[in-house]
Amino acid sequence: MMVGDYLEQLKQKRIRITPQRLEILRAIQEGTRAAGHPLSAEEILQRVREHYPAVSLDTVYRTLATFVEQGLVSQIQFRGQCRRFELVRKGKHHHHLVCLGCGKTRELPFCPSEVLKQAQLQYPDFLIQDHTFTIYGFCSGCQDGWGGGSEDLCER
Amino acid sequence: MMVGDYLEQLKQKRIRITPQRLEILRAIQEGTRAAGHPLSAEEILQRVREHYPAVSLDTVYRTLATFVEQGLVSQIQFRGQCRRFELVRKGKHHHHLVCLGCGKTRELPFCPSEVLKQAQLQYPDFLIQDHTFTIYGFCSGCQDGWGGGSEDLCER
DNA sequence: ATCGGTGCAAACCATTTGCACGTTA
DNA sequence: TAACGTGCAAATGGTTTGCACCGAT
Repeated sequence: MMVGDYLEQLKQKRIRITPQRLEILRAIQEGTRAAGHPLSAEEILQRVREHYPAVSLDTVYRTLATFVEQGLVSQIQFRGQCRRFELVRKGKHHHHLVCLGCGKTRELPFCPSEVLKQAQLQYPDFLIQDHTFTIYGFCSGCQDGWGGGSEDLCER
Repeated sequence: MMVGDYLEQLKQKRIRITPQRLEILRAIQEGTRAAGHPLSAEEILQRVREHYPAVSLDTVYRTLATFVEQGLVSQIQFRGQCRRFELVRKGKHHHHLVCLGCGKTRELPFCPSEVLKQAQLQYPDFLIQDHTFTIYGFCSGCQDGWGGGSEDLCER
């Protein structure tokens, strides 16, 4: 689960390795942990710039697009917020529980597989590719009278 | 399930009734049927203008915001696309199956309630408010070599 | 050396907002 | 007539793109 693993994948997929891309991988990895939720492009940029100030937001977006395409990174969009990105860990497909107060997320390791089966039964001709499932609510810190303080999720 | 029902709700909720709002309700109702998927603000505008050309997109957005707030309309955002809106039918909570080819949707009348229960067990302190569930894939018409032809979902 | 990646600046597009005027209750 | 809703125009904000240069392979 280190950047090295992803580096390997890049090599295998003939994606050029640049310092920017390495920093972006690192930023997502470390940042996701620190922030408690998948990161926005802007958040990733901040973290990248701590080590490599000259990187531009365009590069972050372009790199993320590449990584998503290649399956290294997954993107999600909670409600009206901006997109957020996290590293794909092989075999660790998961969903999210999102706090509407502070924006932190928790991972749900289980899938609505029953419902997927039912859907397939009801629409047998439909070729299922993918699905999303997200639960919204308030974490313990955000339940009492605006206690949690809502952090701006697509920063500013 | 006529516009009249929603009109009643508007009255009860002390929301002013204007010709624009009536047209917007009608547009969503008729348009959703015709299009086969929830409508974008722009699509709603087109339909409203067929009967009432002077309406502006701002009004559509503002009205939708009000309707969503009041629970007459629900909004969803499939993947990166723009928001889409549909009328709320009381007691008819549902999810969607979205075709990645043509953008048409089908309703899934069942909920991933098992997973909701599991989530509550795993995070007992989390106050669940809401959830989303969406399945993506290809409908029968869109499975063979790009047969379906992808309609642009947030028009242009 | 070649092809792809990058920074910059400008474009894009869905959505929101300030303001003055018109309408509903 | 007092809110409230509306149209217009301009702003916003996340994201994308064209172009010329630069760096990885």
